[in-house]
Amino acid sequence: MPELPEVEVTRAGIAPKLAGRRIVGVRLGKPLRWPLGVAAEELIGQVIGAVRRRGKYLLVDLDGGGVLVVHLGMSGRLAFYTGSPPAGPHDHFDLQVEGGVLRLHDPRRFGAVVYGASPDAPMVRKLIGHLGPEPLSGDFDAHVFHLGLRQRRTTIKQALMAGDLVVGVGNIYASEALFEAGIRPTTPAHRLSRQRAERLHAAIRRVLQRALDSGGSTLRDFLSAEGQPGHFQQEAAVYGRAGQACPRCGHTVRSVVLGQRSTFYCPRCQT
DNA sequence: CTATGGACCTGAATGC
DNA sequence: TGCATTCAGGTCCATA
Repeated sequence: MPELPEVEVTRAGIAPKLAGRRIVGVRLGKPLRWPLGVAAEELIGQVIGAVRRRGKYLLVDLDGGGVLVVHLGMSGRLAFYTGSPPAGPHDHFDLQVEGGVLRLHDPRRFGAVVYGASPDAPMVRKLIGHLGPEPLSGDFDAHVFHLGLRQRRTTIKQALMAGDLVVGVGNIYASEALFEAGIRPTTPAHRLSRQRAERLHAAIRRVLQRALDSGGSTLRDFLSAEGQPGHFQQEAAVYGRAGQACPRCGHTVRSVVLGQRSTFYCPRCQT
């Protein structure tokens, strides 16, 4: 479900509901990927500040100087509810504030909520310290990106998803960005010319921005914090479309497995 | 240090 | 209908 656009849509949805609110309770369901790392009582009474995003991680600042690092994994969904609706079997974390609750719903439990006593606590650094530049910020530089790709002895698609040359590009948008740039996903990363790296750099930004503008991908079950589905899926050119016609040239879209992830491309448009 | 495969977990879709 | 198999948005970690 969540790649960068979905996480950002979620962030924008919950931030205004949480800012300035005092934490009055915490409820833990089944274990997530990592333990919270702090006793729930330590959070109670703290006031929430900004809700930020780094790659696919959300960072909830607390007035005690700590931070809650939230990741949605594959199936996670965060939403703010007014009142205190009953928790379902897949609701594994509640952050209760005055008047409502921020709830993590995550059937597969690959997601996590981890507390760091400071923004550079060891666990926080482990999770986000190695991340590359934000694709939609000025930190994402085409030249640096190209230099990074040249060091990589793997496919361009896997290099994109590794998270240290650029963050936020997951399995869907990797295929989509490579399609838009006309680059075959199996191309060795270090073989990309400067021109093609620039095209890819621009395509990544366009694809993510477009998805963001559309409210996030709607693949399967994405819902924003307000419960609104995104509508990017209708615009997916190749992802999940093996055997169908390429929207650009009509050739049959193919799929291949790279790094154990399904990858889609048009063999005519992408070289 | 780099690249690869396994691991984590549940539900939906597909196939016999 | 019932049961087994495959696949799904992520990413850390052990292993070569």
